[in-house]
Amino acid sequence: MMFKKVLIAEDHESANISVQKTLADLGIPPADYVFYCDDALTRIQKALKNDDPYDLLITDLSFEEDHQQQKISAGTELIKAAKNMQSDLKTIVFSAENKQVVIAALFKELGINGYVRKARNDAKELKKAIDCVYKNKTYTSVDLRQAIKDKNSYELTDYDITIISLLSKGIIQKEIPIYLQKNNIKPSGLSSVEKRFNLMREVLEFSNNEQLIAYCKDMGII
Amino acid sequence: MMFKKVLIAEDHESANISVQKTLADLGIPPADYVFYCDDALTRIQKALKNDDPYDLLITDLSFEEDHQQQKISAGTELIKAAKNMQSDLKTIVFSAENKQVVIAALFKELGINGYVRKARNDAKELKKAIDCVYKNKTYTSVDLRQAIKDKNSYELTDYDITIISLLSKGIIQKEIPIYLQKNNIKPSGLSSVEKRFNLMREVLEFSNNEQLIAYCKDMGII
DNA sequence: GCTTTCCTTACGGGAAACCGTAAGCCGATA
DNA sequence: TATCGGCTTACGGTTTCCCGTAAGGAAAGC
Repeated sequence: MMFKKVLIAEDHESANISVQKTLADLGIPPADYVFYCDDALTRIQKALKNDDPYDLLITDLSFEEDHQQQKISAGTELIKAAKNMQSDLKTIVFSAENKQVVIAALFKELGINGYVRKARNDAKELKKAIDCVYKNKTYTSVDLRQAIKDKNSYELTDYDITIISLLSKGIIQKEIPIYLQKNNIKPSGLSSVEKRFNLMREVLEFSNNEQLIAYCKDMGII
Repeated sequence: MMFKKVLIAEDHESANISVQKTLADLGIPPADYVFYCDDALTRIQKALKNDDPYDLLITDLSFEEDHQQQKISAGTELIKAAKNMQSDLKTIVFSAENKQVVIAALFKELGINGYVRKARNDAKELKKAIDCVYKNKTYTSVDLRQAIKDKNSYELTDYDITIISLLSKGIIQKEIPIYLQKNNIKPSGLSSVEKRFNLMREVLEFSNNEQLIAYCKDMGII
């Protein structure tokens, strides 16, 4: 009738507690919970060995580093490793991440089944998400759905992101060609770089590169 | 023996739930909880009127805006207003903020009694904090790290942040003086603006303004 | 009163960025 | 092969930015 064996990976104790409670509210048996990605992966592996695999993984994205050395320190890596181990594992990400690009990538590149943002009604959202995912649908929090739709924006190419990154790291524009040539990225001419920035500013209706950098930071592009 | 009447102000439902549970673990009667600052203030006022004031306020710092128009939209303002209404109200802040300067200001300027950062052992920390505050001591979670913070001992002034903001919004440098004059911000001369940017780049060892913008975005300054 | 000092601003030369034009390169097609 | 079209680059002129210098201007001190 519902998920039976759930694993929670979340470093914040308080968040971990409330996810446990949310699962309990749904009548799901007490879930296993861990505070480190490495532990999560170990659990998944053990469960597979014992022929009693997890039905669902609920994980955060950012895990804070502390004295405990960990191999895996990010939710994305955990998901990747977990799916690699058990490809049919359902996954819901429960995170404060708010950047559409990043979240879209989770669905597209990692094949997650649901995303719930830590926000006002996150507990209710999480319940809905679990329900949806159980029914083999994907779920995205309501406050994000619109944002993704709104994103009719111009799509930056890898090349664009590369040169924007260089600029944001302090490489001045006229020296960008040097770095492009070193990495065999073409076009590498200064003129091409200039034109590319010009096009980006024009399309996004920005008046300077600083605004472009700010935009990319907000969108999680860089 | 312990706090009797506690109010929780926290917009994230999940965080709210876990604070409630933490209080329950301590044998504190079910606390009132609200998701908006305005509601919190109303509750405090009503409790005072009924001669049954709150013993403790546990509040977040950042509250997300939504469709509901609110007068108070930040934890700091809530605390200020609450203390103004009931000066002996004990206050514990429960937030993800980890900039020491900001937290120090909470103790110094708002007279809060405890600070617990949303982090790995936050539920345990919160229990300790409640215990400490009940015994009329103040509490700060040991956890506060300032790894990146310490490196930039140089603090950006309000003026700095203003002109950086303008730049990131697409105002080109030579037009910044116009905006400064309109808002009666001095110095407003282009030369002063230039010098200020120059100083910031020098101190932070940046080579262009794009890098400065990226830095400020990462730090949450803008 | 008059310095002294600090802050602000104006100015100017040089560097970088901006932007249009035109030339060069290369693959595709007839 | 020759021609075309698209992409890349080189080259200038203009604007903006960068940065040192020096001139104003206000407050503090003698």
